[in-house]
Formats: sequence, structure tokens, C-alpha cells
Amino acid sequence: MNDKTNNIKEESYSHTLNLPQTKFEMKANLPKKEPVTLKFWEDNDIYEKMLSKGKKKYILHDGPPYANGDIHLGHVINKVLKDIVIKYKSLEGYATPFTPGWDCHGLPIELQLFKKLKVNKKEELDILEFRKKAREYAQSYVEIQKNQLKRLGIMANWDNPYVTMDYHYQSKIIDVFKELSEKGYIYQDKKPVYWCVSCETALAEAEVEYAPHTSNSVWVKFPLSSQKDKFIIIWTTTPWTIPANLAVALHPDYEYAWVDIQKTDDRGQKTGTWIIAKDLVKTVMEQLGITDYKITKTNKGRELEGLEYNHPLFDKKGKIVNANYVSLEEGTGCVHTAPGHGQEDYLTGIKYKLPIFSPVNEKGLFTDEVPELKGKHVFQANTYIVELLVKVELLLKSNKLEHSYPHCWRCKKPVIFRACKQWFVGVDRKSLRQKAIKSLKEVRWAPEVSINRIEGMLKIRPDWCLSRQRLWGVGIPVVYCEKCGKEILDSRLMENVSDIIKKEGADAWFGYKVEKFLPKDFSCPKCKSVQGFKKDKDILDVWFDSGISHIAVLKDSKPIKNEISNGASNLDWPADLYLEGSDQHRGWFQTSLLTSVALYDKPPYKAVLTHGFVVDSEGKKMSKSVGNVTNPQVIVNNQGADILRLWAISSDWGSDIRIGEETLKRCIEAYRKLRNTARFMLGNLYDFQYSQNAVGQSEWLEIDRWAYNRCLILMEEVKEAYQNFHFIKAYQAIYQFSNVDMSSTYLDIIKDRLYILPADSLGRRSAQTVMHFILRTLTQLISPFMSFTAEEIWQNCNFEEKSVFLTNLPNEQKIDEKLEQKWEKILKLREDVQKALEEARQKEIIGSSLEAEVILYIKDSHMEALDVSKEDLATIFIVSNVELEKDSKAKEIKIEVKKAKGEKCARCWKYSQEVNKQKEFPKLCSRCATIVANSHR
RNA sequence: GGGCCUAUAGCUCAGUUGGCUAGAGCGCACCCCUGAUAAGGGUGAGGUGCUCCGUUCGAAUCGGAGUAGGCCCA
Repeated sequence: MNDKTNNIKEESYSHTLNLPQTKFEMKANLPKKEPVTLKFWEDNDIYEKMLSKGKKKYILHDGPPYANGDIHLGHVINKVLKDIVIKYKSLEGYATPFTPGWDCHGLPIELQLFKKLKVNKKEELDILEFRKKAREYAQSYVEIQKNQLKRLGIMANWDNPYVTMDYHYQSKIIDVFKELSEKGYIYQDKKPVYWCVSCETALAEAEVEYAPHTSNSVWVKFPLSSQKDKFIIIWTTTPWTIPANLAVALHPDYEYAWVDIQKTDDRGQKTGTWIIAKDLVKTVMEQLGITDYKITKTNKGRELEGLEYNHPLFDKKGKIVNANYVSLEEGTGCVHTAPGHGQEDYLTGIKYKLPIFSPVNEKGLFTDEVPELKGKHVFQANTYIVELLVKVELLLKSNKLEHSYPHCWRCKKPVIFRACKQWFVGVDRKSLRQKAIKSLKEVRWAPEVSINRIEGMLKIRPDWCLSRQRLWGVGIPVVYCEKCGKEILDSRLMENVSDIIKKEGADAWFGYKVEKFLPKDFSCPKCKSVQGFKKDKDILDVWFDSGISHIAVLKDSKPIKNEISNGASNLDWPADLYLEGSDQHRGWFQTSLLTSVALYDKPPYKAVLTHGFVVDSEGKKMSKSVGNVTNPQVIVNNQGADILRLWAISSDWGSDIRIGEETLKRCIEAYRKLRNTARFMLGNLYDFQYSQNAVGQSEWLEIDRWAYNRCLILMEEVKEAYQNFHFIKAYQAIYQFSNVDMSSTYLDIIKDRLYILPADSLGRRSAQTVMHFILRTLTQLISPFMSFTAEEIWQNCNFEEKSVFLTNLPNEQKIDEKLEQKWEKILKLREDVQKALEEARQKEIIGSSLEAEVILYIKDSHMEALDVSKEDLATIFIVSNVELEKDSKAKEIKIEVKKAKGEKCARCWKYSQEVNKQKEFPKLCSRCATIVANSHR
């Protein structure tokens, strides 16, 4: 060892400093650490204990995701936002029992199973066997999704979620159906559905696929009733629906022409005056090969509304109606309307109170409602109807047309629209619609404009069709009299059904014979028959299942691990908050509202928050085919759940939420910054025990009081942001506090005190006391979103409570406005000084700021206003010396930067003229010399 | 096609009732530090405020038209 290295060793005073020490690693390694934290929460029942700390309750009612598939980012944003609300409310001292749910019945699961089991016709199935498999399938996804959600750090009543296929829940569904029925909301009517005549089954939208199909397209004259030789001309590709024609729809705003056909052809068919949309006259005439015609007048569609015509085939009348969906893309602008055979036709039928006429049975054969065609198959009937039309001289033209047409996904045969009897909730019964709309005002909507959306939808929504011709769901508890066909809504019967389902599940309805459910002395209310009843075969719409969750879950809640949570886990009705994606305006928000207003006259929620959808970095929706889907599991496994949670809170839920590479990069950077700031504080608290080392507030140094004050201000900001559901604002405030107020200002300034001063000195303990408070508060404030990391911080510091989630935010303290104002000025001055320092650095006068001496030339009047000693200013600027000079010419303050006098102290690195002037520690300034000397004794 | 909504720096967001050269943090560039070190500090450069038209003394902010995108319908 030569002299030089020996010297350096002697000159190094690092070992005499209080440098930070912590086991809290800089590198997060979240994918590895998070599971450990999860286990900690689980082993210590942290969630259950968390519930027991508050008396006031805050109920966020979970909207049930569908039990199929893996968790995607939509689930993530939704559940993380919920978790943030809950954890924050808990910090405020509320008990926040949160019971997650799953929607388990319904078509998607059926379809998955059909694929898996290679089933062709559902009639081939043993229904109970199938339902058993469906239950297993749903259960398996409940477990899969539950684990994925748990992994995200969502705290909830995971051991006892609500699943809509629970026997208890299923029986509740029947109970609500019964209550609605008793109040007169439930009725039966017909409605068209896709129907495969080959499979003899109703098909859902998702079971229909479009394929080319050749149809008979026909142009037909419908004679007006009151005016001779005047006709309205329709065009259709499904002649077989003409027998069910009840109306012809015109667009109210389009011009319709009365066209005189001049030339009489051989068959005498192309004569008279025809009504056709004006813009289509030319096209239609060309299609029909007519050259000689004249438009005599025109009318708006709305002016023709109500005109009557004679049905072309049968002795009945139809009328002209208006509909906005009428287009001029093809046909004549006059749309043949058969309410029993089309979705739009149906709605028009409802609007004009037309019967939903559908004279076709399940095999596709005409019924005796049309005697002329009885027994004929609809597809074969096409030709026959064309012949009939020719016979009555009303057919203008017929040809083959290939177009896209719905086909059955299983047998690949073309499907038809056929009206079936279905059960409905009458939205206009007992003013339900008006009451529901009125009740919207009692709810706090976030964002506020979302009330427009649900109100708009509520205003135009049709009656709620509850029947689904499916297998996997809760049966409709209704029977029919076989003798007279009467449908029977009977409360006693429904009670029986509910009781049995509660014990055995909804399979019972399908498994037992009808007699099992009939009450004593049951008879048909119409024909008084006492035997011969059959069950309704349909199941309830799954939206009904989830729409009653506020009843099944909130009104009828089951406590969890009661001995720990002290009963606080019981839920309350109505919920404080519903929080779902914006698609639920049509879905769950609405179905929940309707059931609630119908039964209890008020909404099931006090507030509703609607968030946008997750889209890619360009704002486009994610889709497998485009290949822009981000998989949350990948992020969790590579970066950690806290990164995703950070992304969730740093996004504005009010509109679409973007995610992309850069977004995630920014989240990771932000995460590191927050983590490191916390790490620094942890490291500097290694020798601090609050009970032994804390300094009373009155003894704190001023800058410590400032930092404390800033932290109080932050809490206020965060609190207000949360009250407004403005999570991102809370996050940004926290982040900036950590970054600006702490990392680059306060922590940088107090390093000197922390490192240099004796461990137990007032200056150091004062800083630590405040830092302890700030770290504690900051950790609490990030815990709703950076839950894993917050817990990790907590476990690395000697705070009293077992977990950050068992704490409350500190009581409200008075904010020192005066101090804040004063320091605003000081920090502005600091900024200016830093600019001056940078200039000096560019000129190579200084490198580190401690190499500088700063001279402030201050106008006389400002001298007192500054109210800080030059020693404090030097500390605040992190320079070696500050001199204050009065200067009457200075505008306010002029800043000059010089190379600091003296030499660098080997210990504190400040420049001082005292260095090299002492015997014992020549390389040190007097402050350090004293400290080192004392520590040697 | 209809209803509702969104559009401010590379990213995430602020911008009260229309009013000073449109802000913040991050990122980026450059510099410093090497006792928070795969860290920390400083300075700086970035914006046709989606486009066009209009109201106004004055518009990111109000009105109209359009473009792009989202959700829900059709």
C-alpha cells in the first residue's frame, strides 16, 4: 500500500456518516415479490381485519363478470378502480365489505359446451346432464378468474362470492319473478326470434351465420282500399311472409311519388297509379321494364300514414305506417311489414299496436290461421304464393336473387323469423318507465353526462323480454293448462318452485314433473281443469339474473368469517356505488334500476360511475384479428400487478382508456420513482424508533414544518379528488409531491442533516420525525393503487400496525397557510438560484452546487420580507455559503454565483475556510471536526 | 344510419363563469454529482389547442359543419 492510497483512506469519512440503510431493494422484482405479499395478506386475514376497523359502511356492489374466458384489461380496469375506491374508503375509516360476483348462466357457456361436446341439436341432449356440465364449466371459470383477480391484489370476500347459479341465488331469482308478477308487471306476448325449422329451435343472434342464399324476390301491388286503381308497390325477398303482412312502412321524411302508368300490357297488370319512393321511381321502372309513366304528385311519407289497403291475397285490410329504418338502397321505399316475421317489423307492430301475427308452426308449416296454406312448408310456399299473386293479377315481377341470408350455425340451413310466445316485464305498467326515469335524479352520476345516456335509453326501451329458448339458466316458473292452453302465473306455485330450487338448484324445475310444483287444489283459472299442466320450457334472460343482484346480494347478504370481521361484512341496500363500463347503461345499470324501482320505488344505488373501454395506443378497440390486444397476465408476469394498477389510476376513466408500450413504460418509470423515494426515506429511518426518537412538533426545524405542512395539503387534495372520483388527480398530486416536494426539494436538502449530524441530534431527529410521518402517510396514500409496494414499504419500516390496510389516515390537522406562502417565495428564489448555478456550471465555475457561494443583492424593502437566515438559505440552496447584500438599485433580488471560498471538507463536502486550519482533523470543517471528535470519546 | 360521448406537447393529464407570451409531471436533449448509484440533482427544447366556418373587442373554452375514435342500438 503506497502513501497515496493510504491518504485517501484516511481522508474518507464515510464511516462517520449516517448513510441510509435498508433491506428494501431498489429493484422491485414484483413478479416474484407480489405473490409473497398475497400470502402475507391471506395468512394474516388482513382483508377480514380491515373490515372490522370501521363502523360506517361503504358498499360498492360488484357487477358480475361473465364466467367464461380469462380476465382481460377491461376486467382489470374495472376491478382495480373498485379496489382503489374500497381501499381508499377504508383508509378514511369506513368498513368496506366487497362481495365479488359472477354471472354464470347463459348462451356463451352453452355455445362453448356445444363445441366441446360436439352437439348438433339441443333436443338430442339430456338436459340435466348438459346443465351439470354447464355448471362445472362456469364453476371452473369462476375459479380461474378469481385467481387472476386475486393476483391483481384486489381485496374482496373471495371465499364467499355471489354466483348467479348458487341455489340460494337461483331461488331468489324466482322470488323476484314472483313479486314482479304479483305487482302485475309480468305478461305474455309474442315476439319474433330466429328459428331453424330443421332443428326446430330458436336461435340466438350468435348462433346465426350469414351465407349466400337464393331467394324469390317479388314486386307486388297492394291495392288501396278507398281509391280505385291505385296501388302501393312493395318488394320483398320472402314472399312466404306476405300472408302475415299487416302493414306497409314508409319513411316519414321521404318523398313518395304517385306514378301514372300509361301503357297497359298484355296481362293488364301494369296499370293504374302506383306509390313508390320518388328517388326510386326510375330504378323500379327500369327493373319492371316500364318506359311510359308520369309522376302526378308527391307526398311525404308521413302524409300517407294511416292509408288503408286490401291484402293482396286475403280478405283483410292493412295500413300504411311510418318507420325510420326504411331506406332507399333497394326495393321501392315501401316496406312490406309482417310483425311476426321480422325484428324491425315487430317493433313497428308494437308501435302501431298491430297483432304479432305469425301463422307458422315450429316445423315451418303454415297453421290453420291461414287456411289456404295450411300444412304448406314456408320455403315451398314461396312458389305457391307467387302463383296466387299472379292469379289475382297483383304480381309485377318475380326473379331469383342471391344475397346474404342468415343460416343456422349447426345444420347450415336458412332460418326464418317466427314469433313465439314469450314473457315480458311491462315497462309501461304502473308508470314504471316514468318512475325509473324520475328516480335517475336521485342518483349521483359520474361522469354527470352519463345520466343523458341512460335516460335516453330508458325512454325508448321496449318491454323487457324475459324468455330465452335456451337450456342453461333458471326456468320460468309458469305452467300452461293443456286443456285450454291458458298460461298460469301462480304465486303459490312460484313459492313451491323457489323452495325446491333453494334446496336442489334450478335443475329441479327441469328434472321433476310438473305435479311436484303444483300447489294443493290447483286448477286452471280459466277452464277449471284440475289436471293436465305443462311447464314453460324457456329460461329467464341472464340480465334478469344479474339485474336482481341488489336484492339477492345486498338485501340478503351472508356475513363472512364473522368472528374476525365482527359482523361488519354484512352488506346494505341500496349500494353506495355501482362502478362499471359504459356498456352497462343498457345492461346492468338499467336492469337493476327497473327491478328496484318496480319493487321498492327507488334506485338500488346512490351513485353510479361509468368508465370507458380499454383501447390500444391509437385509441382503437382491441381485437384478436387486428392483433392489438394486450394481455394483462403477461404484464403481471413480467412487470407486476402494481404496474397495471398504476396504469389504472393514472388513466382518465371518463373516456376511453389507452394502453400501449409507451404508456406502460411511463408507468414503470413512475413506479420506480415512487419506489425509490420511499426507499430513500426508509433508508434514513433505519435508526429511528418513533417512541424513543421522535421530536415534538414545537421543536421541528422550519423546513421540516414546511414538509409536514405540504403533506397535509397533499392529503386534502387527495381527499377532495377521491370525493369527486377524480382518482387520477389524486395520483398526480401524490406523484408530484413525491417527486418535486420530496425527492428534488426536501429530501435533497435534508441529506446534509441526516448524513452529517450526530445520529441523535435534534436536527437529525427532527427531520426523521417528519420523514417518518410523511413516509407513513405517503405509503397510506399509494396503498389503494400500489398495494403490493405499499405493503412492502410498510413491512420494511417499524410502523405500529400489522399492515397498511389496517390503518386510518391521520386526523385532520390545521394547514399553516402562512408558512406555505412564505415557502412558496423561498422556493421560487431557490429556482432562480438554481438557474444562476446552472449558468455558472456551464461556465465551468462550479460543478456540484456545494462548490458555489451565492450572493443575493436584495432591495432594501425585500430584506425583511425574506425572513430567512443566510445559513438556512445555504442549506436550502445546497451551496456552501450565502451572503446577503443590500442593494437599493436591485429590482428585487439579484443573484451572483462565485466559486466558494476555502476548501472542500472531506466529510460534509461543503467548502469552508476552516479546512486545513485545525490540527486534529485538518481535512474537516469545524462542524465536522467537532462531530467526529465527540464521536471518538 | 341513429343515440350518447371523446379529441390540449412523444406519454398521462390540468386548464374555474370566454381574457395576460396555453400549464404540470414524466419522457427527450444537454450538464452536474458519484455518500438514494441499473440511483440522485440542475437547465432546456417540445403544442396547426383534430379541421373548417361562425358569434365576440377577445375562444382551447360558446354555436354550426366535418374528420377520427369509443360504447350502445339499427
